[in-house]
Amino acid sequence: MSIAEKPILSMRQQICETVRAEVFAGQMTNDQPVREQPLAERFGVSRGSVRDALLQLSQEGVLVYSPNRGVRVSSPPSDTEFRLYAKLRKEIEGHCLDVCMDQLTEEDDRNLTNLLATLEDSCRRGDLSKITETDLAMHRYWVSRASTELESVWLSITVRMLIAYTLLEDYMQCYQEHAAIVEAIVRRDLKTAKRAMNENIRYK
Amino acid sequence: MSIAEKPILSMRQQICETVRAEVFAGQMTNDQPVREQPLAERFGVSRGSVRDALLQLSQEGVLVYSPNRGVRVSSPPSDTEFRLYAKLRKEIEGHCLDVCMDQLTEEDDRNLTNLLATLEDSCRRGDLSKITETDLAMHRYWVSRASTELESVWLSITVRMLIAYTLLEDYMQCYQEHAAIVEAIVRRDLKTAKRAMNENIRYK
DNA sequence: CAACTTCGAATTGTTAACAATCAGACAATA
DNA sequence: TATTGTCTGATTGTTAACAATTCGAAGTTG
Repeated sequence: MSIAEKPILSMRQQICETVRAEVFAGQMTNDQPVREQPLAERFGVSRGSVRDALLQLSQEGVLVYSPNRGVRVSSPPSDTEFRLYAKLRKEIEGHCLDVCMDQLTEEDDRNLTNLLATLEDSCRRGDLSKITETDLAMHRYWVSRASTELESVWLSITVRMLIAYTLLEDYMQCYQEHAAIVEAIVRRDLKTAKRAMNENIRYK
Repeated sequence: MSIAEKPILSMRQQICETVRAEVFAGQMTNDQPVREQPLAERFGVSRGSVRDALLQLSQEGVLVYSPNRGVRVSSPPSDTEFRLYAKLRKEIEGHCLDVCMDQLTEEDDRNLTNLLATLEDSCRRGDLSKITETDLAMHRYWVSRASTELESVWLSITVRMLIAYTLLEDYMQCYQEHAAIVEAIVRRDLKTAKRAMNENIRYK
């Protein structure tokens, strides 16, 4: 994404992105409360903005909220729920590929290729939190290109799956799978792209 | 639900429920902004609580939020998105019936039967906003019994479908369909309940 | 007359102080 | 000992004032 069109994220969005990434990086253990005051000091803002962000992350499913008791990191879903989420994700992402495939530009191709390069690097280094972040960003890319409405639904499903992201057995396989998706997208080969995407979103 | 266990809704939840119902009742036209101050005065609270509620409704998909410009009622989804939402809803509600069928109590049966009676009355009177409200409450019932996590995902999908709820062709058919679902549930007949539910969640 | 600039009212964004609530420690009691 | 009640510090919930931003209505200029 070029600098000129980089959107200026609101304070709330910044906090959301940061905290969400840290949850996926495992830097926040579940069942341990996430306090407002420390986060406010860290970001140099007041509790109000932090509250907004934590509320949004609760709606997303990254955190769970208890009245008068604050928020904590969500627990992983059960196996049956995980499988349901995987199924829903496949249908949403398949729909999004249908919609956006024809309207992708060469810049989109470049952005996806760059994300793929970042993913490859992260996989080689074995940087799990960066892998998760980039994986999320790639899938999010074609979803957001199709529909911002769907993006919100998709995110709330996907974050619940990622809470369960403990360990990959094979980093390079993760890269290979995404390479196959991106390659098919760049060729505008819808059928192959969808098949590759379906294989990547696996049951546990 | 007995009085003893009726949960005391937080201010935010109260505002959410009320505004959401009014959006579905068509009392708020889309593309017209929803202002914070009037709502705050109406509920007798400060803007902060209203902000929280509007933010939550934006996450849900009932409202759309623009930075520095407030929120407005969402626009109906496209036909293809509507069909996708319907598909996702069927899978979620089917899963929820699977999960909760065995653990429903006689009190649940009574609650569902009461909701059905309310729906019948609303359909006879042709009170569209009440029909929508009760319809939502019934489906929500078995979803919430299965999983509060899924309830949140389900709601964000379902509200987007209901934004498109303009007119039913036949009120009593709506009642009949729900009667079939509840009857099967009370008999703990999973297969019939799921089939009836699938028929009720129709494409446009 | 069309395009641009400036200004101000309306609205949202942010903050800090205050109120309400909760969890845990500790003491009193049967 | 197990239970209950009470206190206290920590945390969230709410509020009202202030800051920043938007948008439209004027006015200005070519």
